[in-house]
Amino acid sequence: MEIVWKLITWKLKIKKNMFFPKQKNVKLKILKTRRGNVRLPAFMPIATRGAVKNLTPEELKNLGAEIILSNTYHLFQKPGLDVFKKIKGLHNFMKWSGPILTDSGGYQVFSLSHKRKITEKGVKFSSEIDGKEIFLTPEKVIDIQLAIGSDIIMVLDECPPYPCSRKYAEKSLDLTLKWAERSKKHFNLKTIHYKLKTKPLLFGIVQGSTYPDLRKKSAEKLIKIGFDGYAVGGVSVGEPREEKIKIIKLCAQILPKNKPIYVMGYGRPDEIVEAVKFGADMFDCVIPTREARHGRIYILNEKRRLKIKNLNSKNFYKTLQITNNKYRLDAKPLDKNCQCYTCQNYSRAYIHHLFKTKEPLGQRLATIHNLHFYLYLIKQLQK
RNA sequence: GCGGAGAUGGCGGAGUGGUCAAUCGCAACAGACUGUAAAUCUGUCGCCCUUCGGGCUUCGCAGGUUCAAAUCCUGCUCUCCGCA
Repeated sequence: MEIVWKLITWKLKIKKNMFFPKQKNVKLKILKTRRGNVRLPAFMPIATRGAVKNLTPEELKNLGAEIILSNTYHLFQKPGLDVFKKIKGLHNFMKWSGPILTDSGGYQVFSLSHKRKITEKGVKFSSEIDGKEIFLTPEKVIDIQLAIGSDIIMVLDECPPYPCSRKYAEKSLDLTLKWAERSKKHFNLKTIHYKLKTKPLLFGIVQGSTYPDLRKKSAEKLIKIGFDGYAVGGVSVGEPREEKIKIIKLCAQILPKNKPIYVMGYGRPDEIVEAVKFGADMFDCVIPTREARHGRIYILNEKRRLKIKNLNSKNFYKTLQITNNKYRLDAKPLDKNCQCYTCQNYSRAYIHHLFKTKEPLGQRLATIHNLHFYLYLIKQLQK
C-alpha cells in the first residue's frame, strides 16, 4: 500500500515537472537576494561612492528604494578595502540594510577611456584622483566586490563606445566573454564555502555594441557559462533610440525569463516602460539624481492612479527646468499630484530661489522629488 | 588747496593708435545630461536686419590731432589715495 502511494506521488511530481519544466517561460516577479527580496521591475538609485547624492539611506528607503547600486572602481580607490574590512562591509559602513548591487568598473573603462589601457589580463587605470596606477582584473574585481559585501556582483566587462567598428566590437566582445568565464570560475572558487543563503549573486553582462549577431553570440555564451542574472551593457552610450530598443528587445528574447534581466545605465522614464514591456527587470540611471541637481524636474502628466496601460504614450510625463525665470513667482508645488515630501511642503518659487542662490537644499528637494517620480513609476509597473 | 592715481558694456576688470562691439570672471537668459571624473558642461549675452553676413551707436563729458582713436593732445566734470 505504501509503495503504491509512493508511486502515485512520484508520478504526480513528474507530471508537475512536465507542466512546469524548470519554469523557463514564467516571467520572474521577485529577485531573491541574501539581504531580502526585490520586487521586479526594480529601479536602483545610484550610490557610486556609498551615498546617493543628497540623501540618507533612511530617506531612500522611505522613497521606496529596495535596492541600490554602488561602484567597485570608486570604492576601491576611496575609502579602500582596508576600511571595508575594518567596518565590516559597505552595508554597515553606510547604514543601508537592503541589497546592494555593485558595478564592476566596466563603465569606467568607457567613461575614463583616456585614462586606462586594456590588456588581455585586465584594465590599467591611472587614477583621476591622484594619478596612481590601478590595475583591475576580472578576478580582482570579484574579490573587491566580495570584500565590499555586495549582494549582486557584476563581472568586469568592456563597455565599448558608439559608434564602434565591427572589428573592434568583435575584439572587445571576445575579451569580455573570456573575462566572464574567468569571473565565474573565480567567483565559484571564492564562494565555495558560502552557505547558499548567504551567497551573493553573480551577473554576466551582454555586450556586442549595435551588432545583433554579436549580441546573440554574447548572450548565448553567457547562458552557457551560467549566471544568476544577465545584464545588457553598452547601451545608451550615444546611439539612436531605435538602436537601443532593438538591442534590448533582442537580448530579452534570448535571455532566460526566469532570471533577472538588468539593463545597465538605463534610462529615461519612457525608455524604462518600453524596456519592461520587452522583458527587462532591473534598471539604474543617473538621470533622476543628476538632472535633479541640475534643476530638471520630472512631472507626471496623468492624474493619480497611473496604470501601465496609460503609459503607452511617450507623453505620460514632462520635464520642467526649475531654474527658468518663469518659476520665480510660481506658488504651485513642482507637481500638484505628487505625494513626495518636496511637493507636500514647498513651492516652485522657493525651489527656484534655492537654485538661483545655490543653496544645496534646492538640489536635495529636487532629488527627493525625481527619485520619488522614478520609484513611483516603477511601482506602477510592478502591478 | 597741493601732490598722485583713475573714470571701459548690469557688476568686477583687461585692453594704451588699426587685427575692438572690445580678452576674462561674475550676474542674467536658455540648452544638454542615460552601469556619476558631473552642485557639471555648452550656447547667448550693445542695438537693428532673416542665419552666413551686413548696418548702426558705444569705452566719464566736450573739442582736437590722424587715412584710422577706448588708446594721443586740450579743457571740463567726477572718484579714490596721500599731505595740509
